[in-house]
Amino acid sequence: MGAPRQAIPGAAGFFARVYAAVRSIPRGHVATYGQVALWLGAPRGARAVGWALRALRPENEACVPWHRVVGRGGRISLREGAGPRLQVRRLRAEGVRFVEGRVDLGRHGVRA
DNA sequence: CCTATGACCGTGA
DNA sequence: CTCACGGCCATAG
Repeated sequence: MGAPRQAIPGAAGFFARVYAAVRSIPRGHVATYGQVALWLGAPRGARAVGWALRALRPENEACVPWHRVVGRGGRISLREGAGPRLQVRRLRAEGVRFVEGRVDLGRHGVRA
């Protein structure tokens, strides 16, 4: 395991493709990890997408709207630290509506 | 090439 | 509905 040495916006290969896909998510909208994986041509690579986002550092998180990526059903996948609350706060700031603690995908989910 | 880890997902109990 | 299991993928040693 272990965190990637350098996950940068200009990263090569998979990470870069994940970041590019996440940047394409419009403001006020969200996509699921599985959906992002699908865009990359890896229908089963949702977990790898999570890995790429986890690798984001404070320096580069600014150029990647990671908060627009949620788990299946609109659930927040972050579990520890200030992450979960920060993600919710940022989404609500973009006008994203939460229902029963989950993002209303019918209203804010990006369409395949 | 091996195993271990994780911001996942689908399925079945 | 929730929970546990197994499978997937990329990356680190």
